[in-house]
Amino acid sequence: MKKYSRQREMILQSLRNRVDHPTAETLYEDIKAKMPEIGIATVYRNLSDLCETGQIVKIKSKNGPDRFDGNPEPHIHFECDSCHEIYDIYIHDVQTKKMDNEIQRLAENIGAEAESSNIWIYGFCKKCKLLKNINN
Amino acid sequence: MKKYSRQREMILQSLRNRVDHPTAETLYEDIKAKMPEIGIATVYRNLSDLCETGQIVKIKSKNGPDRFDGNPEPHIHFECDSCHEIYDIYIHDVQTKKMDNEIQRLAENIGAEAESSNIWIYGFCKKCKLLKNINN
DNA sequence: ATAATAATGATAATCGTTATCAAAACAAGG
DNA sequence: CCTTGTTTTGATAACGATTATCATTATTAT
Repeated sequence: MKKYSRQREMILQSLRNRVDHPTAETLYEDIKAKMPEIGIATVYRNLSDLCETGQIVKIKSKNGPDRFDGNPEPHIHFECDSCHEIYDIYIHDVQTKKMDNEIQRLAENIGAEAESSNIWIYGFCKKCKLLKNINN
Repeated sequence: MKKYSRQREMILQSLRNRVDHPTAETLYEDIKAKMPEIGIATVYRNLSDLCETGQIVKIKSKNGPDRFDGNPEPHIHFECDSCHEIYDIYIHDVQTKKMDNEIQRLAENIGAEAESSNIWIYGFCKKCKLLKNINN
């Protein structure tokens, strides 16, 4: 039976209080400021647990260590090809429903049943797009 | 200047001759049958090179080691939540164009410029869907 | 408070991948 | 088809990220 732990709560809150998508290591360094006795294994262990219960989401970046997202609501991730920053893109309920139908139809192409989906967009973020235009 | 190598050619062909999405290790074991002297480092090195030149694609599965796809043409990946097999879903040019427009519009929501995208669908594949229905 | 059990933190172990480097393979010119 | 310069190879060490181990500590139910 699952027990409460100060550490798990702290990890969840720390992740929820951020808008970015930190690695386990970043989160660990962050939390150590308030809870110096915490161990890196505890961070990894709880991040896994929180993923399994659907409270957070693990995201696999193109390269480098895994990142974590404190927002389990479905949304789209954008990764900048230049600075590698990850941004969230939110879509309206109507658009989400339309998208889900499309996804379901695609899965049916191979006789499968879609349960969830994951969309990544790559390109140049606002900042890097501007920089690119200035330098050319 | 890039030089030809028997090994790189073999790796590319071995990957292209498969319909699945093997790991570097699987591909290595496979190739060793025909080319016993090949080393695992050569496989990793050439898979990276082939990705950089766009001849193949590296795909990051939800868990486990990276997988490789010998088909660089844009298509959608489906991963079964039950057996974890990965399937390809191909879409028509018309649909692709429509999708690209949608992707571009989404990127614009955060002032970004989309260059490429990557769609994953999760759920139950044809086989596992049938099994599930039989057992219930 | 007690007892049962789950979670922790330190750290060893593992896994996937990359770096190193001497030897072998390739490409171009004579 | 030798020679020379350059790239690639294969063996293996090194690395970074993550997971396993396990004695100790925290949490929960009674």
